[in-house]
Amino acid sequence: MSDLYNRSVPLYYQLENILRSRIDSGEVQPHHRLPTEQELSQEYGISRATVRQALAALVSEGLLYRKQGRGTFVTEKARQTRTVKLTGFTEDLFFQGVKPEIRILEARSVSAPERIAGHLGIPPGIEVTRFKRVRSVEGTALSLMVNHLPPAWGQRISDRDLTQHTMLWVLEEKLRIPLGMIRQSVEAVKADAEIASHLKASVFDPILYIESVVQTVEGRPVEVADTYFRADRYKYTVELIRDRRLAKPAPAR
Amino acid sequence: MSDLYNRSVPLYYQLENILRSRIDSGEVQPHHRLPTEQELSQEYGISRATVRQALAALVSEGLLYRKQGRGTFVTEKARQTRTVKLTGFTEDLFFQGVKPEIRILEARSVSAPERIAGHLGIPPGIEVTRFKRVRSVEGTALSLMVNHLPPAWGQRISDRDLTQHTMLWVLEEKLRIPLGMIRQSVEAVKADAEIASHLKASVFDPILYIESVVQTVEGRPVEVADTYFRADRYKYTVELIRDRRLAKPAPAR
DNA sequence: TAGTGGTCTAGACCACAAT
DNA sequence: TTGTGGTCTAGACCACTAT
Repeated sequence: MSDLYNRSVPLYYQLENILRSRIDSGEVQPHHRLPTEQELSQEYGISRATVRQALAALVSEGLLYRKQGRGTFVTEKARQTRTVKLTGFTEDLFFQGVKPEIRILEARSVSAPERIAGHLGIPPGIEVTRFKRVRSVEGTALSLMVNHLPPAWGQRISDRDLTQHTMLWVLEEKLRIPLGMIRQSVEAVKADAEIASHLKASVFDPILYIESVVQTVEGRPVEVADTYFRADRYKYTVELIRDRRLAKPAPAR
Repeated sequence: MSDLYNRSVPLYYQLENILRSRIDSGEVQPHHRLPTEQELSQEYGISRATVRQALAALVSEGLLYRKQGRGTFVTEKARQTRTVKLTGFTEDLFFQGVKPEIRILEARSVSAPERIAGHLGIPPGIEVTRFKRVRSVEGTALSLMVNHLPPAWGQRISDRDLTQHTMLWVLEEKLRIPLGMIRQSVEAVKADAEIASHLKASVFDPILYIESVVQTVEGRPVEVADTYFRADRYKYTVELIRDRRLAKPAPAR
């Protein structure tokens, strides 16, 4: 019927986007059945394997679920808030319609503390580049960010980069580093004097502390980011999607 | 060469496990190249499409990365700590070799507070089942857990279930509910009197608070879990894996 | 029994990287 | 030029669900 034409974009990806927008627009409601694989295959003039590739991506995003013998359905969640995944923290805010202002407190070379060196896979004491920034929204301080990265990369980053963009944007788009996994650990801590002063909080106020280790696709550490959030103005959210894989080999329950 | 035989388990899944164990055992080191798709296809007597399905799963797990024209490689991360994904929080601890003791403080029906009702998609004031538990490790209180779920399910859960298993285990294995997405939000809060007394902490001590909304594959809310961790004894970790998808349609930068 | 998704095959051509 | 992964096709058979 309505074939996919743009051959510079993979067919499965075009279909993904079509189905995504059908879902976003509400044309297909939660719990409603999608056309079958065969129908989609015929409607768009592509093979069933290609249809399956598109559907698999949407399932792993949590937009669709499938039942063998029944069909493919839209998740209830599909129309709710869509969380952003693995983008800069700042994007979370952008998506809420606020524009954070970023002020740079420090950008210099320091000798790597043990924890940083450990994460970066370098000997302690080696020089690394450290950035300290404060992010504010509507004039109120929200978070203190401390980034450590190897000087080879750190020296190629300008102050302007870091007031205009997130560190993740700079790493990917300016330095062209293909990023892979980010490991984050989240803790509740008490504000110390430095954090309290930067965030205009009181000492001993609860602070949400996030340590992020950013890696390349190859798994090589690129950066360690320590972020301190005022607990009253930020919460960290994640969506975890279950791996619905059958056929476990040896159930060690 | 060495064919895959067990036809009750999908071929791609068997290959996944073989490759996983090759990586775990250190037989294939980080950054080393894996056999090509064609070689794997011949070695195990399966088609290239099936090989690709297995490799794709390992890539999405962060164990492998692929470069067009170069090959498939093992991630550095592959040999590091493997984080558990989307299991009960208790599993995190089990994997660290500790056995938590769980004590039930309360298991009864209450009228749903607004926040809970909102998450569960029911009118406020409706009866829901509430469980309160304290989890301790080696005699020291670690966390306070408060679970709310619709009575239809809550009443089928015994005290014994909840001292022996995680709530997620009970939902999946006992109640046989296929779980899909879990949305968690993490905050730093101050301990109030109740939390402080249960966790043997001081009022105003920092507490890591996690609100989890558990859903079925269909996206229907099943449970809201509020967990309060002593900040000095727990941190929350996640691994986010970048969607390495090219061919963005309209870059709205 | 008919219809759905789940698995699998044996090809083909392309884009990219190394030589 | 060769070899790699990326995309795509046109089938086949199976497992599960509904009727």
